[in-house]
Amino acid sequence: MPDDSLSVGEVASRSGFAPSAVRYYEREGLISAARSEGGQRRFERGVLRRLAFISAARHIGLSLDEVRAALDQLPRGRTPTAADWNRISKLWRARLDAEIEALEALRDGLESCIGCGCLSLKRCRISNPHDVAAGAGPGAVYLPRRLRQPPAS
Amino acid sequence: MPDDSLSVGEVASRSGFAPSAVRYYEREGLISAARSEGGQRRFERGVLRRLAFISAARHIGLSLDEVRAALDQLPRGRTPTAADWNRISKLWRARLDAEIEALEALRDGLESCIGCGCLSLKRCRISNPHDVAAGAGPGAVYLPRRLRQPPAS
DNA sequence: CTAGAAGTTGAAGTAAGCTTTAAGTCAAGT
DNA sequence: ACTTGACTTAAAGCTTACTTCAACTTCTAG
Repeated sequence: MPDDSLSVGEVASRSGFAPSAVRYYEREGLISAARSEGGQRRFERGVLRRLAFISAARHIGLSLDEVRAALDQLPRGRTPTAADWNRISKLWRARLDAEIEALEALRDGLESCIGCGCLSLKRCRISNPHDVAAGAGPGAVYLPRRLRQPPAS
Repeated sequence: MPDDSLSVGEVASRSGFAPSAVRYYEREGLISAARSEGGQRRFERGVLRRLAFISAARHIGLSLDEVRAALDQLPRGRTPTAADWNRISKLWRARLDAEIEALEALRDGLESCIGCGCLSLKRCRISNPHDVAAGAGPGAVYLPRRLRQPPAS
């Protein structure tokens, strides 16, 4: 009698996350689940929307801690509406803008580096981005590893 | 009698890397060092340029494996010229462009998501970027964790 | 010569975000 | 009832890029 609750496997295949990830998110308190008599997880359908949000946030680059904080902004008690979700995800736009700006600054700095042939420890804005950060940039321009594009060089 | 060779501490403070990082890079084969009679590292000055390159590449987001591959493109035997360094770092521009494009696609997708109030697992381009990737994007739009900006939400 | 700063090593620790493994339990179809 | 697939747990493992530790040695200034 599969009522309206979902097993971890169903949630996994519908959300696109691996079952182990779904369990991990539950352990981490990002989602919650009831239990069957036998102790197996029973998820409400709402968890799928929550997972969609998590997926989106991860794609945008939020850490799980940040995702947790964002989810905590949701209304306690009532089921979140589309407006609730949107209010939260709107904040991401500024973040993306900042990231794009940082990358563009880096690219432009690279152009000038290539032009001047430096790569000097003291002068190069790329190898030495403290100067950039100290200048007019939006915080430190230090980008972490990105998706494995086929190594360009 | 400090000839023209540098100790690990000197290299560290001049390059901006921690001494432990410099040793790590040597272990990983990104840089090399001669040894004193007593077994201490003696770096040539050229290592500073190499470290500047490594620093720049890391700032742009290359993994150490990619940096190693890039360094392997340098001429064997002779000391690399500014042109050598520039030839290699020019390739980074395409990478940065691709990353910027991916972020912009993500931002625009987010706009439409906010507009339509979806965040649906099936329809949302953000929570489900496979569709984007399958469409016209430059590879998977799946961005890793970024520099800790103060959590926007 | 000697103190003390700086260097050496291998091994273990850190962080995030999961995955894998092992050993065992539950659920469902026949 | 039985078989099979899905599920359970805690604990360990993975990856990257380093840092930290402990115990010891070397270098250099005075």
